[in-house]
Amino acid sequence: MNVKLRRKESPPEFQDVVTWAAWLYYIDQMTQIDVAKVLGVSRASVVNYLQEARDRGLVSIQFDQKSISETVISKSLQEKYGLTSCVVIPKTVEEFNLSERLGVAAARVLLGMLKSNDVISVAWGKTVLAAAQAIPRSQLDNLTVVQVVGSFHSTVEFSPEFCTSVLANRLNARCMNFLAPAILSSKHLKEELLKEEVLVNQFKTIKSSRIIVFGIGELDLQSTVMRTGFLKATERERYLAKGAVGTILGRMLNEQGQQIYTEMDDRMIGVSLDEIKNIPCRLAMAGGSQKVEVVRATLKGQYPTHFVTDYETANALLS
Amino acid sequence: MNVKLRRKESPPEFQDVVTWAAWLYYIDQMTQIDVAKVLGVSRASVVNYLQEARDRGLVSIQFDQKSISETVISKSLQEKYGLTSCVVIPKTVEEFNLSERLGVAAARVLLGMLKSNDVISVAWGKTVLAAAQAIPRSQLDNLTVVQVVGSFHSTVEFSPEFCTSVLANRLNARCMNFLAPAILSSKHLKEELLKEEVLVNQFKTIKSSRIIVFGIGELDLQSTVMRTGFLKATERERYLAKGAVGTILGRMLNEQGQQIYTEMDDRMIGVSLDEIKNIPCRLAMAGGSQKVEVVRATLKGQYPTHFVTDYETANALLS
DNA sequence: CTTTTTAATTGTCAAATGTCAACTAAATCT
DNA sequence: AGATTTAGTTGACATTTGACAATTAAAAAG
Repeated sequence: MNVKLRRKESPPEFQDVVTWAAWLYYIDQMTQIDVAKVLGVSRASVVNYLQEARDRGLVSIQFDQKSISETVISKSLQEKYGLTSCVVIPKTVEEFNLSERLGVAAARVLLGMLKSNDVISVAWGKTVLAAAQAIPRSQLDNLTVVQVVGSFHSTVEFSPEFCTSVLANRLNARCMNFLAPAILSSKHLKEELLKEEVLVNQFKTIKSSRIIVFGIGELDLQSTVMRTGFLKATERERYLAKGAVGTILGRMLNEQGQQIYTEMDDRMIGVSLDEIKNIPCRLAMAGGSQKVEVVRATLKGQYPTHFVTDYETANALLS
Repeated sequence: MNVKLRRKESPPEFQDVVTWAAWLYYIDQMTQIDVAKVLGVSRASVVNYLQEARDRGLVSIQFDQKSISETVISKSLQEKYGLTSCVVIPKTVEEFNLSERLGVAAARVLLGMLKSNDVISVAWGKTVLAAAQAIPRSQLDNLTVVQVVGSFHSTVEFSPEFCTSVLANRLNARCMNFLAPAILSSKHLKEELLKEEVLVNQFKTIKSSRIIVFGIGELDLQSTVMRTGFLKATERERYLAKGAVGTILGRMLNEQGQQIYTEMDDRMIGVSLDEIKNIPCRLAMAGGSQKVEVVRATLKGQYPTHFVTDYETANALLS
């Protein structure tokens, strides 16, 4: 009787089987039936092995960056807003989880621009988290991921710390979390805190980063900034009264993409929008009809150099 | 009535459709049916678009180099013969065209070690040609491919010139063909020819290359060297008498992997086996029961630093 | 303007694939 | 040692996919 060995007993041999299954299937283009025959297991097991191979990143699909950023609509956006690169993902049948899809696309763009020794500033948001989670494990070394917006308590599943940590983890990067709340109770306290060495360092690192990654938020009552409690209703009114149409990196901007200040900004720890323009590669991602206005403002403000959106938003931006 | 545009009329839009189909299918993991719905075409067309996307290299499958060169058997071979890297492709049901399979594997190994500005020396053979043909188009620049074994007339579909040209073409590399026959009628003529500047240059380039790619040939009557007429029956006898077990780079070697000389070597234009050892990366590929002896000799002679073979040959080499 | 040629698209069907619940055997517990 | 848990494997079924011949429409020729 052929006694099957269990995985735990035979890690190296099992690795081999998974590797071979993947090779025979993906490289030699054999059918799963033939692979099963060769390896002497059932076809269903081959399915499992292949799944494992994909999960472990043994095989992965490469998508040509050039093609996806050279569709007619991408090029139109690039031209209209002076972007270095723009990826427009195609529309789907239903809402098919837009954030996640944008995240996947952004992850690929990010991976394409990463180099060893890079310092990457990361903001937060649903799409930013999706991007972080979609980053394939890579073998670049000496990467640093820096949290660019201060922390705050929230009930939602994503927070600045979490976005940063997930990305750092997936990239095998050093992780510099922001050791301070985003918003304080007084201008005085903020100024005191800013003198702390950890924060001085944090800002130094942020300013030295080669890449910054951020989402774009609207100011609707159901928007992320409102639901997370980052922005209070009264603060929101105050910004709206001054013409704010949305937010990036915790800062507010008007239709023209200029930063708008209220008293709240005096108590907020973080970079100003002008400061990030010194970072060479600025990757923004956003989509959805409710964001069109603020996305347009963001692009007008020339904050991103690289931009990821979906077909429908792109169309709205062009009309 | 929705009038369909034909491809020729709409190159950019058509490109977009192919790109989108590929993105929706491979990245968003939608089914072909859903992709068809979104794009408003039949599913059969989606199949065609995806085919085109693969052909154009828009999507490609990445296989983790590390995993495939870290199977138990690969590591055994690496250790036994002091190889830098060794890829052992799994066995299949039937003969499934071993040369082609080895070629595909070797192409991946080669691609993994290529860098911009590289100079690559290329020998010839069925497997070498298969490797050349399996190289995916890449965006490295300033590559040079040099033919390392002289030319000769043959009826088979592969020749040194052809192997070199195909590889150069696929890599978008400069191609330096060998402007002389491999074997001349007299030692005198060979020596005269060697003084020609084109040949001096050729050898200079070969010696400066960072990578050399070659197959390993046996000396059976049905072997490549015999069938192509590279080696005549009488010459073969002469080499066999001196203990030759096979050939690499047009030169003969004995069981210990030492080069064997006959009068024919005096008339042959080409590098000696000692000379290639100065090339840092030496990629050999071979498999099949009839080659075990000469492969063992080649490995003993430490000619390759990187080696690609199949499971059954690997097993024979280890026993 | 009609016919012919050429190229892309589509419908159909067999083959390949993913899913999942049932099953088996090793590991752990009692 | 026997019972229980856990992890991997398998068979059966529904869905998805690839192949190819038939079809359609544009382009070229007459």
